[in-house]
Amino acid sequence: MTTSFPVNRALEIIGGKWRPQVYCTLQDGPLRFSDIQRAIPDVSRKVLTDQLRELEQLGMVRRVDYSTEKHLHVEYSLTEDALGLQPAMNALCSWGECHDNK
Amino acid sequence: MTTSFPVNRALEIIGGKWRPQVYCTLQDGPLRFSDIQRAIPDVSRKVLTDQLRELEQLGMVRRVDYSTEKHLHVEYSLTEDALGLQPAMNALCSWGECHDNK
DNA sequence: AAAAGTACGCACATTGAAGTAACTACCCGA
DNA sequence: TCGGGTAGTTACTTCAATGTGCGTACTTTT
Repeated sequence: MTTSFPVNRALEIIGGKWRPQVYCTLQDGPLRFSDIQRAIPDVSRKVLTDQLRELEQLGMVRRVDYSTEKHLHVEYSLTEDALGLQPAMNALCSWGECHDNK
Repeated sequence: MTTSFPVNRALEIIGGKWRPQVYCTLQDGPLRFSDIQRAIPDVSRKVLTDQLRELEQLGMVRRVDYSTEKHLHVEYSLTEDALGLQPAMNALCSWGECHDNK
């Protein structure tokens, strides 16, 4: 269905309104759901969970549940596959920084 | 409105369903409208013109009209700003190629 | 004379991503 | 017991992106 442009596979991951932020936020290491929310204040819980689930499905995000009987505790991190996108992300970022004007 | 993630500026350009294809198609040099259509068969005329207009507004695409009294002739090409995205695009492409599986 | 190519514009319909608001269920500290 | 923290789910709505189908105007080819 999607044409054979390989770039589309990458844009499935970092495309969309919130995924780049989610990606950047998780680049620094595993975080809890509420930490991600604090880092991206404008995203709603529902949309954030949706995005995390989809990224998990795509094999880009790992969800680990450390909950005990006492406490809820879930951590999200990027997979190795996802970390492979870092050079591309950095290239996009530096382009964006160079085009700060306007 | 959009947060200060510089990556978002780049994704404004190459985000969306058709923009990466348009970008890749124009990377090889200026093309006519109908050439772009042939390169991206599934895009409708309307959507393609919309995308080209928007990319022009964003300063990423240059539209040059070579029409004479006799012939319609319009060519589209990437601007220098847009060509600055090539390293990022290549990084995205090579990631996509490595993740061919599935 | 008719078909097909070039490059669109316009009105409308559809779809999917995102947003809103409420609810669950458990725990902790004051 | 009241407010706040953890991590969600469910139902519904909205809106921007995309798609469909038509018309325009002018050309060359058959």
